Amino acid sequence: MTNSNDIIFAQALDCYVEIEYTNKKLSSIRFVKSGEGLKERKTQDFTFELERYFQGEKIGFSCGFDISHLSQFTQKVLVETGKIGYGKTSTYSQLAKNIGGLGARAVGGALARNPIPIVIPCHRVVAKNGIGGYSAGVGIKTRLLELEKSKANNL
DNA sequence: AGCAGGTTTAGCG
DNA sequence: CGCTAAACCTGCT
Repeated sequence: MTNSNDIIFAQALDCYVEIEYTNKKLSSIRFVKSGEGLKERKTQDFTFELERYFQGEKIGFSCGFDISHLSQFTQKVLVETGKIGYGKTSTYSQLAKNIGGLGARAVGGALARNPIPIVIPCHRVVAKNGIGGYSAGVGIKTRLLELEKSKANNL
């Protein structure tokens, strides 16, 4: 199998984003704080889509990604999360209820295991009172929400 | 079996 | 209103 990764700089987040592909399919995304030696590198189509997203364009990602190694439950949560529209937010409990009355914490756990933020908009899932948590850092989450909120208003 | 995690809700001061 | 405590559910050791 072939592995490759692209890197883009997300100005809105003030950090780099590393995108990893396995067999030309998206396998993981991770945030890298501005470090030296990082150079942007764009080889896959999806990388450009993601770049446009960070520039504030409202685009949906429907590119193929592989989460088959995750548990059934986790996949369910991720899929459900993917249904949340641009600029909208949901809560852990709401999502839990949506899937079938399970624990909100379990949902949080599933999102924490989410290998690909953004594509699976885990940042749109917040706690009932306030912002929740975020594996990659709440700061990132907040900025993503701000980005989407400003664009959604300008609809 | 036990523990921890991106929560929630109820109870108390 | 803000804080603590107990309850929910899944994944990992």
